[in-house]
Amino acid sequence: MSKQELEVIGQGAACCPGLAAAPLDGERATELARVFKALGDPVRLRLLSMIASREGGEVCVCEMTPAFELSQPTISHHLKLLRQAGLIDCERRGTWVYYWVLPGALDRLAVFLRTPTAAETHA
Amino acid sequence: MSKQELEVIGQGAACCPGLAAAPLDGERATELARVFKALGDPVRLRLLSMIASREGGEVCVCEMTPAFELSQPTISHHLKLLRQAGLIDCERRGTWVYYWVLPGALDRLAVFLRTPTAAETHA
DNA sequence: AGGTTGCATCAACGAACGTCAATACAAGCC
DNA sequence: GGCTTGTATTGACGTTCGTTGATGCAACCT
Repeated sequence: MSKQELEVIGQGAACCPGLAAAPLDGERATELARVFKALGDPVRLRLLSMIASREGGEVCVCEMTPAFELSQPTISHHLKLLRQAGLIDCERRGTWVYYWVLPGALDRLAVFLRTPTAAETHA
Repeated sequence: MSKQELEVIGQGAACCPGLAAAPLDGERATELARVFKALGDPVRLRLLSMIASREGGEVCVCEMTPAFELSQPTISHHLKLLRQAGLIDCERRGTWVYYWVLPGALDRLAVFLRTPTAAETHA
């Protein structure tokens, strides 16, 4: 149930050149675009925020579905896209399925977007 | 030529709660999704990176168009979307048009994505 | 076993997106 | 003025996306 993430954002600390460091090559741009595209929908952003802001870090699908005026398959579909983008993961526990934010995923994206400071530029 | 940006990301420092601070409301999610959607295309990511990484901060369209195997209208269209998302702006100088990254736009997005540290959580 | 509940997948639809050729506009040059 | 070059806009096309009802599967409960 949790085997198709992208692992796209890079896992180390110094591995991610950053948007403003050098022009992106096509391959890396394609990978990153897939992640940003997953964030490019209001429903998915709200789902992600709902999970990320939750005390404990986990949210049951049974809580997310009624929070939107959308059908249950639609919510399930959006959660799948977020998972394929490598942003969240899930686990079934008895009857219910719980989702959480993959640690580091959002922070790596943030680092990628951050414009280098003057100090870093001279490094 | 530069009047239709979104000004969506918020302009202050303490104004942006952040993804993980509290569940996003629908309105703010819609605004932010528009920005992330602009980043959700490989061509636009490369254009943005090309501009952001350029010494001097400005790039002429005449340099961007031949960098892709795409028609000139397509590049123009992508630049328009980035501009409407509030990420870049442009100015005509004689025959040529120059684009630059709007200062702070990317950093505000990065701040929005960053997961609060343990210290910040207790604040 | 049969029934019920929670969630995922399928198939189909309209809407939005990425792309291009054609065209329009703006500025420089003859 | 007309011609040429750089960029934006228009209109059209195929593809992808967001959504749904119907269906399938997994786990609990009698």
